[in-house]
Amino acid sequence: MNPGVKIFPTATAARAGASMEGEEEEVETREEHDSGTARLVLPEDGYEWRKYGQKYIQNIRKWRSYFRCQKQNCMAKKRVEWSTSGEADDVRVVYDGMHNHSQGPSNRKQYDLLSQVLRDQSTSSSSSSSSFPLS
DNA sequence: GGGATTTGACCACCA
DNA sequence: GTGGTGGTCAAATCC
Ligand SMILES: [Zn+2]
Repeated sequence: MNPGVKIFPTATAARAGASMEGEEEEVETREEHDSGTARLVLPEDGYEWRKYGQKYIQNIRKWRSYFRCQKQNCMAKKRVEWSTSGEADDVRVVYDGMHNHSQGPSNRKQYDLLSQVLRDQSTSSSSSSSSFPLS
């Protein structure tokens, strides 16, 4: 899909396969343990998403993760934004596109989320905002 | 082996 | 015409 050239910087290098940790800032969904600090509630809509990218947006100074629906006929995309400074857990979830398949089982969590979204759209209160612009 | 996830790089669009 | 951002893909890695 990528015509042109295929540069390969990491061709014969990087291997060792040992020690790769140190400082990783992954989107830990779920509360870690009883620590009273890790409270990142990833909005689980009940669908399966496959992460295909993660980048830092300078515009808002926040990290953005890109997810795509796993269904073939489904062109739905999910975009998750979160900040890493301090402890302000501001998780913003933006859904793009629509699903071609029915939403398996019912999810009461989504209802709760929808309620919140409808309640306040952009308030500074650790929450998730969802938006579905075009079809 | 398959599937999922990660990181980096390239590309397209806009100022 | 160049620079920059945002967005996507591709390869590699891990389970
Ligand atoms: Zn879907």
